[in-house]
Amino acid sequence: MRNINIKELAKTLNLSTSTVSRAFRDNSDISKETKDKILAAAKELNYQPNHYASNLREQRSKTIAVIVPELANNFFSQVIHGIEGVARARGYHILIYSTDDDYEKEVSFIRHLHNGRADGIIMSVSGEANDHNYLNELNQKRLPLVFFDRVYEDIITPRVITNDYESSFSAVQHLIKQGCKRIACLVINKNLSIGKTRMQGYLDALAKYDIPFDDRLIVDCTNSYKRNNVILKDMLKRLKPDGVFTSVERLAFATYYACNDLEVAIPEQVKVVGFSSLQIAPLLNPSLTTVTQPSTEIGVEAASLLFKMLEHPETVNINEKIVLGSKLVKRNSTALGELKKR
Amino acid sequence: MRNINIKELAKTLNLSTSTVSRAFRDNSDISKETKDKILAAAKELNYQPNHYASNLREQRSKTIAVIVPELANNFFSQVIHGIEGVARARGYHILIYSTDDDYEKEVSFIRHLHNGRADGIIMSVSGEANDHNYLNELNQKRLPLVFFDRVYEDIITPRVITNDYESSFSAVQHLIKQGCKRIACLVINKNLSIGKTRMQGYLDALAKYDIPFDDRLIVDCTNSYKRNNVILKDMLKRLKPDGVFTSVERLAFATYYACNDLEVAIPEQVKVVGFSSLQIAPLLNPSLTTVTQPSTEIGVEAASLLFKMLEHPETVNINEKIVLGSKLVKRNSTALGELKKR
DNA sequence: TTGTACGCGTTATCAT
DNA sequence: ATGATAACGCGTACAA
Repeated sequence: MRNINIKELAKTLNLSTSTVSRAFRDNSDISKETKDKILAAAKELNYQPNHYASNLREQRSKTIAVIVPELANNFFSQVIHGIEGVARARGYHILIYSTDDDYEKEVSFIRHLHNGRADGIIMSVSGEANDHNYLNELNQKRLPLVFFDRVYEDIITPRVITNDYESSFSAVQHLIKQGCKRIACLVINKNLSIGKTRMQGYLDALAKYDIPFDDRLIVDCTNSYKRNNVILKDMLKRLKPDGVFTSVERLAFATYYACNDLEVAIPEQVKVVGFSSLQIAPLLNPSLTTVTQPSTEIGVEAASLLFKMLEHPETVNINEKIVLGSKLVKRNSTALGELKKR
Repeated sequence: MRNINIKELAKTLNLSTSTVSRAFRDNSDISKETKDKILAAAKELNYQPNHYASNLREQRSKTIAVIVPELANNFFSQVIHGIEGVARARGYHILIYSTDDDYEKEVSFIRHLHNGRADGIIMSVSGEANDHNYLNELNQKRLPLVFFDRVYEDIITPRVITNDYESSFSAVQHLIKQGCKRIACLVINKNLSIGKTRMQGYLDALAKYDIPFDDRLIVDCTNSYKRNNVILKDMLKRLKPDGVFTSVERLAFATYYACNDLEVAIPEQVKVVGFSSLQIAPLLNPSLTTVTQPSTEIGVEAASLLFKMLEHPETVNINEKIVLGSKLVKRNSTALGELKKR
């Protein structure tokens, strides 16, 4: 049941625990000979230094926590993949937390991470928060934190985001150039910065082309597939948009389903463009025009930034903001007139 | 920088550390009055028992490790989501490891988890392993392990799988009933049990309908999109199958891309069915006929099984095998003749 | 009901 | 180069 510990290993070898311990640390004074002997015996007996004892002693866990709004989502799993690569290379472990966009959970996770379990946190915030000042407490205690993608504007900590404003602007501009005049903008949460930024790009693109703004065309959606389906079908019937811009992937899918239900043809009757990390967007019917974020790279950057904070805190500007570029990939969901053959 | 510890909190309250400690444990003798006082002060001062000290003391980590072949994959992220829910409810934390189908990494992860970092492991194995006897050592040391989906047949430990044989059988049978006579079977690794089982279903379905077996139609694919594209295009040209059965999701997508490249029409010229957890399979062009595994439920079952092993080891049969049912969902990629309108 | 004291397994300091 | 020992922060047996 119990693993062997350093004492037993030391006794077996007729050495002191300190010597054995040294064999596992890189910088210590120890003869190559004894070190080899110790490591061999350790392997033989399957000894590994107990992680909790080491951490207690060293006051750090070599573990980082990643908090995301949802797990079963291409974007977030790709980001996590990026984080994983960087962390693994440094021998760090990753704890995963999913908030399901629940603010209570977010607060609770953060609070509980302050017991030494993690050395730092990478987080994309939940959508519901109103008062996120609890994060400032966290900052005082200096548990390093990096935001990515969905951030709280009023919390000062490094962040990795994409050029959302420019991306939405050019996505909507693309719709306009394809002839759309009544463009709906679907968001999940108008109050979250990411919703606001993407919405602003939409508004400014309309303005630039002198397209009158109809605030009913800004549609606040939910995380429930069912409710979105009702909301969108209603919107499509009542407002008859000829273009739809979705600020998150899920809403593009919801739009497809709603259009199918109503037998509205994409792109002939409605053109659709959406933020999406779906790798098989070309295989959709019709293939989906996307704003594609560099998701894995976001993870890599966020993790690198966090490790910089952990290893050389003095070199990190607490206001650091890394902005990566998304790509607008034009496909058939925004094609002109007749449906082009793929 | 440092958090407050139990000693300081005790001093602040003019109490002993044991009394403070007791306030955080449920079963100990302590007056409600002092307990409340302590908890209030703890909240005030933001005290939390140090996780590593507790774990060192109690010899358990309240943490489970989840090892998967890849993260950016619908199936696995949905399973993790299922695990997460169960673990969270019990106050457990989750460490995530992605092997990228690399056997070395798998062994290394497992080995390193034996230092107390985790109380148990849930794993879907990598595809490359030949000698996985290293897991038996693990079993001797009794770190509880649950397999899901991709398992090693020769390692005795509880597992959660789906009825793969029946599913592939009926998927292939479906192709046959739709008129296919030359059905390709795409697998990633013939040696991995999951590949074998799914292949067996394929073979037996052919046999049942007296369809001659051509072993060139069993195609061993890779994890590289590019190489698969070459392999599949070559196969489509040379062998001219009229049906394709893919044992993993990625190969269904690869088949779509290859057919697009060659302008082979699905389903008119080739019908496609594949294992897939993609929630938007209906939106593909054409919509994809899938064998859909109950991914979240797999996670829930696997986690529940692991917790049973942790909490009541004596009640668990080490040979336990939970088999969940997948669903064959027929869509247009296997439709008859003319392409049906959706 | 509360306090004292020890040990969980390590690593760092100091001595040899 | 190696060994003895204290300390990391907590939980519990035992004493009061």
